[in-house]
Amino acid sequence: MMMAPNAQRRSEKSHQAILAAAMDLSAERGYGNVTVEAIAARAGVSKKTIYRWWPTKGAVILEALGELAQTATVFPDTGDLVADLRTQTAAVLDFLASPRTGSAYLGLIAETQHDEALARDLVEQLIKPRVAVAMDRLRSAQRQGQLSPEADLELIVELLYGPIYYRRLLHLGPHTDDRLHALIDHVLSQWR
Amino acid sequence: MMMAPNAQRRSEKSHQAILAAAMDLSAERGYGNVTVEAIAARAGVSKKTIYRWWPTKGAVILEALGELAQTATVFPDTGDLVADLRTQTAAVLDFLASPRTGSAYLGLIAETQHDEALARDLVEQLIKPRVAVAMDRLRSAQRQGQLSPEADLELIVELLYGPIYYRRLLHLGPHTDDRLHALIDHVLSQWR
Amino acid sequence: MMMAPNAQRRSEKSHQAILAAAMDLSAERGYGNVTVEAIAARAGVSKKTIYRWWPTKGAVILEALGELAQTATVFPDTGDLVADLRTQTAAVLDFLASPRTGSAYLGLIAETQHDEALARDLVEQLIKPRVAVAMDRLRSAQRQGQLSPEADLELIVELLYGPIYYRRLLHLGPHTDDRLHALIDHVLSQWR
Amino acid sequence: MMMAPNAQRRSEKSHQAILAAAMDLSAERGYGNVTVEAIAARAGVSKKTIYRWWPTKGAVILEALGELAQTATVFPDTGDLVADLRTQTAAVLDFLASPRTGSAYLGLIAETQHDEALARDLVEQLIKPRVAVAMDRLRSAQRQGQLSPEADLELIVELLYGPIYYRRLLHLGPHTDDRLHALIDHVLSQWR
DNA sequence: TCTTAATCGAGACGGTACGTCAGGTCTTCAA
DNA sequence: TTGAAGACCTGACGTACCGTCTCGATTAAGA
Repeated sequence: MMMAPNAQRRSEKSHQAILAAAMDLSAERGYGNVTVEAIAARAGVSKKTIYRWWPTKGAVILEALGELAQTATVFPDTGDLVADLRTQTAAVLDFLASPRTGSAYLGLIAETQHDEALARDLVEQLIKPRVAVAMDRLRSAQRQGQLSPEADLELIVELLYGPIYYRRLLHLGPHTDDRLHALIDHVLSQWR
Repeated sequence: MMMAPNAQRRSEKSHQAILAAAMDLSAERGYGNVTVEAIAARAGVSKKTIYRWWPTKGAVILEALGELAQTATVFPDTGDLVADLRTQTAAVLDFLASPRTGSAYLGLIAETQHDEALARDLVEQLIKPRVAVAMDRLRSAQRQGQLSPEADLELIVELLYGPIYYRRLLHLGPHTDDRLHALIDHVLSQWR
Repeated sequence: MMMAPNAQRRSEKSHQAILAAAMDLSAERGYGNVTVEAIAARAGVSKKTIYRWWPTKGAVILEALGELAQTATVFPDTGDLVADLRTQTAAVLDFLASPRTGSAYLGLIAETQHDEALARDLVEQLIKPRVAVAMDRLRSAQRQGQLSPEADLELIVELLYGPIYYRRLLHLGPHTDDRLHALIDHVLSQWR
Repeated sequence: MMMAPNAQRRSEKSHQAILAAAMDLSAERGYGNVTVEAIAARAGVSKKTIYRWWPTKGAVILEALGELAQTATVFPDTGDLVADLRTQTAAVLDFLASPRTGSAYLGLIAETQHDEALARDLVEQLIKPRVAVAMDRLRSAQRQGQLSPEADLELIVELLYGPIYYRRLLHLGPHTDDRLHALIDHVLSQWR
């Protein structure tokens, strides 16, 4: 069996240092004020090493966020749909509100507005997997009879997450727990 | 009574040329690739003249968008709430999808994620007035009995516009008319 | 009469600061270790300002050297050709040996070996004028009968300066006064 | 008695490929635009292999030139000093004018202006041996009575080669045969 | 003939400097 | 007093090479 003839492999130490530096800087000064130059300096790495593995600073942040998002926004399945939705939307809210992840994530979304390649990667790597998980949970609820078989699952997802992003992006302040519960109740009302 | 005889006041010609150039460039290359330098060149104006009247390129775009948004997203009041919501949300969708306004608007929102002053201006000048108009229309529908007095108007606004922004920002494609109608129906269902 | 409509003019202060910084750095670390970046930093000037007015660091050094060379290697005319040649060749020797000018000049000549444009400028601005002055002095000596009318003036110039450059470039050590005088005597011997 | 285990394992194939690549690239793009990176790529060799055997690219070129110079500028001894000088100086002229060797040699001399170690090697390996050969030939001419015993041989060497280098370095064009003959005649005139 | 250690290709790495671009400030001159 | 022109300092961009450094893979002794 053929192996790549190989040579020196990617330095895992540098790799992690870069992701950490990117998130740190993003938390400190906000995504828009992060530069590749600063990430390199903070990570003790040369700019070339960053450009060797990522095309733009956005791609670095995307990878760093990917790791964090996975653990930060797991979708529980306790059997109680409403409770699980409350847990999960609250986690999303925290993720968006946290100075560490929120600024980076929003900045990243901003960047995708004028970087098609980054947009594609964001959707494929971050958005779609998470939407799929949510759809799975809703489908499971349908099977358990907590949700009508006619429920428009896609619409439910939009109705749940749309308002959360909306308030955050337009600087309207995050939902309180009460508002979040009201939101969930209303969205599910028709199909419970 | 004497007026100061001298004093060329602000040149309205330059003012308009700058706003037009800003929107043109934004349409052509996307908000993120627009520079004050390019706006100045396109408008036949010196950079100084731009910086004299606006603090950042975002502020220029904000003013330019303000004019367009006002005319592009009027909220009709025909007496039929559902029809009016369909008209208006479709207009918002168009505004967000149009290459001329959508890219500029999204880019602007992006910029506000790391520019507090701009965020404030965006909210005060663009968002709040439009939200207020929507609330007014809903209140009027309440008075006419098309909407229950217990309806949570703020929640309705979030549920209507949140998903529209959400799909646009996360590159999930715009709503079709059908989906839009389904969205409106679902949002109003409880309180009709 | 039309003047250029103009705008802010070139800053003479920056201009001189750049030339001085270039010569200082060249003296300190040798031509080859001078960078545009360092010149800019030393002169308290942006790189852009250097690139606005000169194409390469070589061009900066050339201009700086031009000023110095003019005053450092004047060709006297006391009426005594041999005495004048001794004075002038000694001055050239000093110019080539001085840490301030020699390193820069030699480095510049080096650079012209792979920069045609710079080579042209060097020849036109530095070499030819100085050769012309030497030829003038020799012609004047011919008129005064100190040199035969058949003397090959061009050859004399080559024979005088060639060896001086040769020893310097090939690191063979500078001429002593005695060797310099022997050189001059031999070169003139045939046509005195 | 122990011998150093050493084991001469240097790859002669790589060695020659590097020297050839260095000269080729120097001919193609000029010494100053040659990089170790490019030599390695052209020679199909890793950079490490070059740095293992030479300290700088100048050292590579020096070795490559050394081989060529030896064969290209032999000093004949036909018994006729003037004829031999004409032959040899013409060969030197060709060596300096050839795109293959001239650019590399001049670039190398240039480099020695800010690399002392390289300067030492250049003088020891290239210059001095060749000067010694010339001195030998002149001494032989003295013994045969073609040159006065008082002749200043060192001065003669400087006077012959100085002008050739001088014209080449300062981009004044090479000597024609006539000028070269005139140069030789004049240099020898006093001591024939 | 089989180790075994130097050398090889490949190329990642931390760096320095490159030459360019845009930002935002400042100066000059014309209207 | 504005405005157009554009020079200026700043700082980041993305690239090219530098010289150092691991990696297996190759190879030519000497045991």
